[in-house]
Amino acid sequence: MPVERKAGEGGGAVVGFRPLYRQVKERLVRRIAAGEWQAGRIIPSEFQIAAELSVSQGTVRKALDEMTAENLLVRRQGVGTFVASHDEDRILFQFFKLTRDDGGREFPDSQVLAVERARANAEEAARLSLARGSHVVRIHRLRSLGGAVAISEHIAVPAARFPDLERSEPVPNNLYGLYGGRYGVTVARATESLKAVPCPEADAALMGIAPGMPVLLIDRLATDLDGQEVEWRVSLCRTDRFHYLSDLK
Amino acid sequence: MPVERKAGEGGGAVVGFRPLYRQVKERLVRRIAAGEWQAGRIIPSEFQIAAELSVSQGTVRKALDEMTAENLLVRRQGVGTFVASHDEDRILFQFFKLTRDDGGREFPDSQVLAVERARANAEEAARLSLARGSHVVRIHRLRSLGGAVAISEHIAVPAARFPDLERSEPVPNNLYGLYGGRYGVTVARATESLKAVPCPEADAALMGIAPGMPVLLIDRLATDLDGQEVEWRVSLCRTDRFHYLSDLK
DNA sequence: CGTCTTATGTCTTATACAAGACTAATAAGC
DNA sequence: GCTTATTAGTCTTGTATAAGACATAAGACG
Repeated sequence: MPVERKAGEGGGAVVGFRPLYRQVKERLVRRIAAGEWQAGRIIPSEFQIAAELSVSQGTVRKALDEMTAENLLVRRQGVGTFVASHDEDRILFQFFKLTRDDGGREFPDSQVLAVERARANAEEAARLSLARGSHVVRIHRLRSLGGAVAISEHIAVPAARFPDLERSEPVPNNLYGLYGGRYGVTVARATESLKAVPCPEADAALMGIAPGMPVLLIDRLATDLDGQEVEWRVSLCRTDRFHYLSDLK
Repeated sequence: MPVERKAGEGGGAVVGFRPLYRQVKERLVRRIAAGEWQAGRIIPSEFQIAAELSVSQGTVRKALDEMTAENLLVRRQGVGTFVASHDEDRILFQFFKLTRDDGGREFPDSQVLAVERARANAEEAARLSLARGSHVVRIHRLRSLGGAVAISEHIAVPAARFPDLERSEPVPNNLYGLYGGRYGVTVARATESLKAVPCPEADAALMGIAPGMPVLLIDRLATDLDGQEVEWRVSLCRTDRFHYLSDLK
């Protein structure tokens, strides 16, 4: 592997230097981002990658270690290393924090109310870093937990990255799985901002609660491997029988 | 180091086996938990620990790697490895998730309203795993962000682990720093459960908002290195100008 | 159909060397 | 003689590599 070397020892600042294993990691991440290695598929063995890049297996392993820690890869001893896929179990653990008060964790059901393609409004364009006049696909759906409607959710994604998403019938329950499987878009991170607000009338009617009742507003911005914004999602959640679980460690 | 060996190869399940570096890690964690290594202090070098336990430096390093990833240690190349202390910066990053809407992150001021020692009620005893009749110390305080009161907070800790806490004057702003520095209790993890609720009259008056206004209720249970419950904290937060930030990755 | 062998992964441990940081001795300048 | 800058030494963590142990699955074989 063509290694980035440090600047001459004479005194130059070594600004561009990164350890070898990070250079390896970056190249491997790029392969996933480019779709060369697809979600759920196995990747070459540590020795194969090491030989290809002319580094030792231990160096590759350290790169894979970090990627595994970031939930990008899944390893199975004796079998191989796989690109993590957004299956329901992973979503439930990593991205879905609303839980029944009795503690049972489950993947919510979805009932899609509307799907449309339209020009992004100012707020959508700002949050998704879109140019003026770009299109988005909007999805509005209700989500149920343990049989009861718990969430009213508005989603916006850039239409350019998800062609014909508005015509996909039916819209699957697990959206991130669709993003990865059909469009090769990997949701790597998300930032959620939470507030307590009075429930608007429209959503209250849909969720079967009194208007003005306090609900949890979750504003989520999801980004892909390159840090590009991929999805903006605003969820209104009942918290009379549910709660948002956050582990600090 | 007396290594745990695997069961005979004849076919027994290798239930008790753990890798060497995890055995090392566990021993080192125990030293911190026992107060042998105190918060903020430097620990012996990797080679010293390796020699003492009769393992290689790389094995010690792997144990320290994991402990660093868990925010238990802080490393400084060329200097040494230190036991992480609960200074304000770390708290802000790890345990304090409420942020001003304009994005500025800061450590909140505190105004203590009441401190008392009393027998634990049923709920406190349950949450803190205390025996019937045990005592707790209760603290009620207001916390301000950017000059405005943002949080009304009720805290309960086992009196047995924090003797004379109710007589400590004044109660410091950074409680976890006090737990570690004066009582040798390290808060390692915390679980927060969030709900949107109408603000009770008493707290509304204290925070200067209308009663019944939606506020964020944060129910936090903090545990030490051994998983023992250390503190139960219920915070009511205004979210009209603040929000709870949660990074999913 | 069950058991053993073998091939091929990842996992663990060990070792060597590089890079950063502090200390103290040393030399230059006033 | 005192101060200050430099430099060598040494101790620390960081990086890279190699070799053997362990886990798994598939095929050979009875």
